[in-house]
Amino acid sequence: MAYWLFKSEPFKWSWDMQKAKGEEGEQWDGVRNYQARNNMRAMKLGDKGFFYHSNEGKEVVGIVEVCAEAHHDTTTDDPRWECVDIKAVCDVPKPVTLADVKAESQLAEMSLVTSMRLSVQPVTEEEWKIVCEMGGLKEAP
DNA sequence: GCCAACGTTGGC
DNA sequence: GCCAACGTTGGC
Repeated sequence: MAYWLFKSEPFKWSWDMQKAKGEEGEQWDGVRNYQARNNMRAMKLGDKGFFYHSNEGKEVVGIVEVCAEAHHDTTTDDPRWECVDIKAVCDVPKPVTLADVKAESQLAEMSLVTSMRLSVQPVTEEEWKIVCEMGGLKEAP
């Protein structure tokens, strides 16, 4: 089981919109960055991820699960771009802000801090547990 | 709205 | 294959 972080500008695709999709999930399309795509290729069914709002909010607001492994991104004809499908699992009761992450010394190595602009990032198991705890989740999903 | 960081593109 | 120009992202 691996962990990830998905960034989205809430104006384009918000947590509420993701939740509205329910069990069906939605393809995480529009990624045009090789590193982010490679991360998605590495994802396995059932992997968990954080849903992060960039720009507006700048906080982790939800937990998602990979419900389809990497396949062609249907929003482009370019065969280079692939994406996974994700579905909402649960809210983060106390959204964890970027400032919170930066203030926590144990998270200094988190991609969110070190690779600010990467839109799909890997998260270590340790980071996963810490952020879940900070977010008010009793048990890390 | 500004600007720094960084990825991509294209000329050579 | 290098590197300058350019575009985009995202925090502030």
